[in-house]
Amino acid sequence: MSTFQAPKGVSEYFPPISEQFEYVRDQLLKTARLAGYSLIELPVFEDTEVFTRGVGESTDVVSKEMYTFEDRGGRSITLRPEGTAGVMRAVIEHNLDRGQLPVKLFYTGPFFRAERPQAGRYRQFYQVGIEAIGYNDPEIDVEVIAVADSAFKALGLKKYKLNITSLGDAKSREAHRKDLVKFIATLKLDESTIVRARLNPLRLFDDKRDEIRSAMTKAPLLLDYLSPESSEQFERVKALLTDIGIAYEIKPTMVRGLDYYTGTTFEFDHQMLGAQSGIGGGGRYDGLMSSLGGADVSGIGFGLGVDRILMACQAENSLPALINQIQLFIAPITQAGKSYAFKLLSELRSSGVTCDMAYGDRALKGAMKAADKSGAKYGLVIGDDEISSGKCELKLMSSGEVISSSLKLSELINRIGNK
RNA sequence: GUGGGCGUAGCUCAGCUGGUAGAGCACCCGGUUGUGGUCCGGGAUGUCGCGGGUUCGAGCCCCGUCGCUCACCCCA
Repeated sequence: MSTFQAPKGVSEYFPPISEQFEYVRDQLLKTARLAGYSLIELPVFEDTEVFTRGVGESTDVVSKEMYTFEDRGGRSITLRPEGTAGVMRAVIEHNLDRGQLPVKLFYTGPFFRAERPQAGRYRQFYQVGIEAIGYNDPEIDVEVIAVADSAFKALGLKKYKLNITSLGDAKSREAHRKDLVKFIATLKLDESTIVRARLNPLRLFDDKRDEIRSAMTKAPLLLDYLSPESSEQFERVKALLTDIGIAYEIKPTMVRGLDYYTGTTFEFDHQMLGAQSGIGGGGRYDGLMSSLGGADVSGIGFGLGVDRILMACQAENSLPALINQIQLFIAPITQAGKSYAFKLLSELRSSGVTCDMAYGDRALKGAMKAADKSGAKYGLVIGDDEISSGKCELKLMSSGEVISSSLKLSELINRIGNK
């Protein structure tokens, strides 16, 4: 008999790690809500053109990493490889940018890229992202960065770094690109690198080979080509970051994989991760809306990798030991005890107490063992004695101490409900 | 798409120069007619990834294949 395996390269979470995953994702969402962002829930697939036009044909993501297929109506559909293009599609479609600006949205869910998997890189992975649409304002740039940074801090992360740069406006980039292409033409490069450079000359700044790295140290930097407006914007962003105590490093050679980025651009890197160390990144995308057929409205946002952030938390051992702890676990004896316990659980749960019991026909020892394994705070035995007296012994599982030796069952909810 | 490493019990792995499988953890039962974690005793579990070849004999050697993994590339 053959069995099944999950498709290649997907991340799956089940207990106990799924508890950590949920905790990490919720922490990220909470931080976004704290800054006034609201949920936008979107499909995981879109018209392929949303991405080819939004993200850019020349990017690796679009040219070779998309899950694209034809649906039954002959439409070309693509599983979303990133979040921003879809959000912009929805903003345009539903005229969300017609009201008061900025529009501040957050999203979460799975994303898909058909890459070769490796540590921290999956074909289905999870992101939490936010988008602030409507103004090109340094304060908003910094707010977005700060949301990511405080989410990381809330998760107890320490060993990460923020890299920022500015890609300037279209004029700045054009002038720089011209000179950069000229410079690259003077280098001796192999075929595939030349192809890469033609698609996006900035890519060479990210090459890991020593000879190319050292050659590129003499290359012209985009930061030196910023227009006065772009330059001023970037200066204010840096000043504001300093004001609110966020450390950063300027990385003039930073390259992002999506074509829509303009102006302020940033990445968070974790030091204990491995080759795929980026835990989040984003930037301004001032031409994206109009290129998707919307108004000429600017925006900025980020995408955070939930899978990688979870790995970072594990590496730093920063997560609480007990997540979603069960309050009470009941070990029943005899069928009567079992029935009684079952009914009691129903009442406790109605009052918001997280609780569980031992099922099956286990001996008391086995039932207590189950209580232990559940990680519950309190343990309780229910048998004939408890039923006839209406009283029980409430036990603190961590120490074994009996908290109350004859607690009325009717008072159980009051006793542990708010503790 | 290109490289490297690895596939043995649920998990982590051992298995010598080829002689038809083992440990630890986890799980279940008992020692304690109704109180877990420690300790002691007992128990179940494997087509040794799959297919072929060499051999009297293959977990081990050879070929193929599938899968996993790490890295390049790229990125969350």
